[in-house]
Amino acid sequence: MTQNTQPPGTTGPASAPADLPTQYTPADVEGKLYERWVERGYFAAHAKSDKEPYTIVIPPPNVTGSLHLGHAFEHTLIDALTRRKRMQGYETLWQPGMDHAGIATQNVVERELAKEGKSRHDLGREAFVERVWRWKADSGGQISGQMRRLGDGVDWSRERFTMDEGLSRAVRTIFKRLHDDGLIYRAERIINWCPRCLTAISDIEVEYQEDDGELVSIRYGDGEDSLVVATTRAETMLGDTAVAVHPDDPRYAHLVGREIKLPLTDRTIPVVADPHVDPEFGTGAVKVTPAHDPNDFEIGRRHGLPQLTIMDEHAAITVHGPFLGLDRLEARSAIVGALRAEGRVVDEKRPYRHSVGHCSRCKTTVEPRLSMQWWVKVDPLARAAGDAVREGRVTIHPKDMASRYFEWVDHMHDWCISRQLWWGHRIPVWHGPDGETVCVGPDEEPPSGEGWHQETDVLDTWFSSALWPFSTLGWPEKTESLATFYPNSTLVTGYDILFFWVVRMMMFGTYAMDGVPPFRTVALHGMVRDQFGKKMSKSFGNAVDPLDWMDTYGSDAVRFTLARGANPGVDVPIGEDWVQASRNFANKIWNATRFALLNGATVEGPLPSADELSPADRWILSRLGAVVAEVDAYYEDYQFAKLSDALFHFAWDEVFDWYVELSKTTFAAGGPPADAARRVLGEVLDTTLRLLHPVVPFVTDELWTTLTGGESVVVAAWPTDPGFRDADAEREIEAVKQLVTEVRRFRADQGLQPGQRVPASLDLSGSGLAAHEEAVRALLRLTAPGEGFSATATLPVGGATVALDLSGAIDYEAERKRLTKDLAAAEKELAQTGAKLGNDSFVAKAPDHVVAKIRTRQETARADIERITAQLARLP
RNA sequence: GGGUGCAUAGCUCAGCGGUAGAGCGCCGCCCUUACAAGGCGGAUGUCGGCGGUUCGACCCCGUCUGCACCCACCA
Repeated sequence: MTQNTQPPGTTGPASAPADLPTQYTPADVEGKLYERWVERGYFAAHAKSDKEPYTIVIPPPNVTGSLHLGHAFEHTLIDALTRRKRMQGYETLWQPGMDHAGIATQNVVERELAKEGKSRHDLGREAFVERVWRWKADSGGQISGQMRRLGDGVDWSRERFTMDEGLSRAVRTIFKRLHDDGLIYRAERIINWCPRCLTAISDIEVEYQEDDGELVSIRYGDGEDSLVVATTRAETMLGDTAVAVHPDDPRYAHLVGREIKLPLTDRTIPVVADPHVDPEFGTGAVKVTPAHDPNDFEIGRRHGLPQLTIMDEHAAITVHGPFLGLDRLEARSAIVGALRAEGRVVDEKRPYRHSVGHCSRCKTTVEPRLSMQWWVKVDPLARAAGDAVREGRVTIHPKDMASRYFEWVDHMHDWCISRQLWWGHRIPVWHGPDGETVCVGPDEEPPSGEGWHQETDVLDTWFSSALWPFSTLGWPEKTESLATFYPNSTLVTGYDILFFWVVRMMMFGTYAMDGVPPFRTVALHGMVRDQFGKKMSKSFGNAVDPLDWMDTYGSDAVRFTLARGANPGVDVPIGEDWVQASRNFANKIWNATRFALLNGATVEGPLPSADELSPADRWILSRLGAVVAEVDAYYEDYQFAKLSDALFHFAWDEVFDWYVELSKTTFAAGGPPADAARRVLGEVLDTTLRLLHPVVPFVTDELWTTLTGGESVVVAAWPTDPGFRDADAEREIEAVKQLVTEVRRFRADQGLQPGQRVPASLDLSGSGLAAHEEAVRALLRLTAPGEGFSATATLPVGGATVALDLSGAIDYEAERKRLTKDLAAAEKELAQTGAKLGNDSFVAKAPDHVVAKIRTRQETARADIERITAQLARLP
């Protein structure tokens, strides 16, 4: 299922090596490349293709405002996944679009209006909505601009908006179906009301927060017929229609069934017995306000109590009298004052911390309010959504997030979907003159005539988002796109909207699409945080505009940093220093490729056969294959941090630091080995660039086209592991690395400058590294032992001996210290291993390879001690 | 009140039943002709506390402490 590699260009590398400057400047290539990708149609997804489809939909950003680092993060992950699949030969759709974001957007535009001193009511519904559309045109453009900068490989021809005609039709269609199936109903209940947004909001749009409140104790009734209730919301007492006590509470048994006087009013209210009351809490007596508290509402229902609404939509008191028109907070203190004046405040203002709900959009304290709203009956939908995961038809990554999913899906309350807003999908129900309602399907004519009007409420914004995986593909029409790209392959989104969005997509997708859930896999990512792990927020001042960093360091650097921090489901800290490090990495790749080009690295022709390859060639090819396999495995497990890190270290530590350095000697010598190395270097870079491309798309494309002459790495084949491994070569090069590192350490300890040439004789015969003498000399800056050479230091390393003429440069004191330290370490090692091996139960029970390993260590320690002792003895 | 997760190098985080790792930061030397956005070398941890299992625990179990987050109609 993979495409062929781009045929190598007939004209060779597109530009001469000398064309590459010594520093990578992202701005020079990013914009140019993105436009090229789009023009060439690389990101277009074709429904008629016979390739296997791979689909990811964008979690649609709100049209309000601009993308933040969290979006950049999410997009990086999605883009990496889709770019890889595209390279693997899948028909890949990365579906773009935006969400109308009901309340959020309406609020933003209302704020704009407020600056002009107007409210939406000054404009009227139609003009206001018109205004939002105009505003959306600007804001949406900004978001697509940011996505282009990020390099998002989306199919722009398929861009959708949740209020598009097509998607609105999808909304009306499913509404009608749910309605006719009895899964949408209208009911009067206590809902969460935002007195600032002037709309109902759903349970999950309420953010609970511990607030410092005050608990006031008030005496209700008089004399014998009195009791004390405690409340944090004294103002609601005007709406009390009962006092409740526990049925088994002896303190109040005599009062149950009696009427007592409600202070500040001329009403009396009954005392009722209800098991909901906790006799241990407060006084054991609760005031009951059915119209303003969800618990009280339930108590009221059980006892047939009247529901007395005492506040309007702004949460101001509507009861005639001294408190009329007061805001709920003003009313609270006014009423406590009045009660105090009557001597009814028994124990006042005990500080009390309790959790209070706030509107997630504007942070206003939510007011529970009795009102008529539209609801989705969630039971059957949620069960199906849960089963899809339980039965393994949908997999959640990381897997421990699944428990959160079930927790939610298995305990879901009916979903309040109506909003008293203007911006959104208007509910397709018409009210008749006699209070009758008709749900109107998308192809039906609404009833006309005297007294008929459409419902004024709009739908919760998540109602349309829940359809996103299929509405964007043309549903309810039976489009080819729908047939090809549904279900989506993967959903990539933050764990924070698991309930808002994922669950609802699961419910509606499974319902609308004949039981087929909307995606196969859900990959949940964490939230972006600052470099100290703190949540990013505008008010805290640590929020970062991704564009700033992209301007300074390039999009690749931002993307690589984000990918490198992406451990599944875990929050991602990101700091500017880290972006800098990624920028350095991009630059390093740039320069390594530049080196390769300057030295004639090539991708043309087949790889030389194994016997034509040097050990270094075989080593790096062996490692390359292993890395391809490793990266693939990490991708399958959404381990972006791991795969990025693996590539980073392979490229830098192995290819750049060692293979490139070793190849310098080979190139200098020339001949067939140099030709082989040129081909291998080309191969390694070609593959590495392709492996890196999904995460770091720009610099890799620029370099890959230059190196290979291919059309674009975007449409190049994803590397496959050729399965070439050479353990001998890996061991051999490891030995070279060890030798070089040890001698380098010695040199550094002697205070020799890194570049200082030192005459030396090498005896590599015992180490099997004789073939590497030239390379070792080059890496260690050793010159041939000339006239008057006299070894002043001799280092046995492995089976090799390096004799150096340091004449004068050596610091014997430092050397003595170093050797003494090494000796102590070796002696400690010997003691430790001796203790282990002397432990019979250890030797008996530990696996053989472990025992063998420790034996080896013991022998090494003995040899070290002998060697070091000898060296110490030789020192003057 | 339930639930989940986390405590590892100065910071942010990987890791794993067999003598601790990365990036950044830090120290020293170096503009060694791909790269100073670089090279080479180096230092650094009672792996949160206490118990237990095991030949062996950073890893498993229990417990304590601290910190996050999610859910919940306690006035």
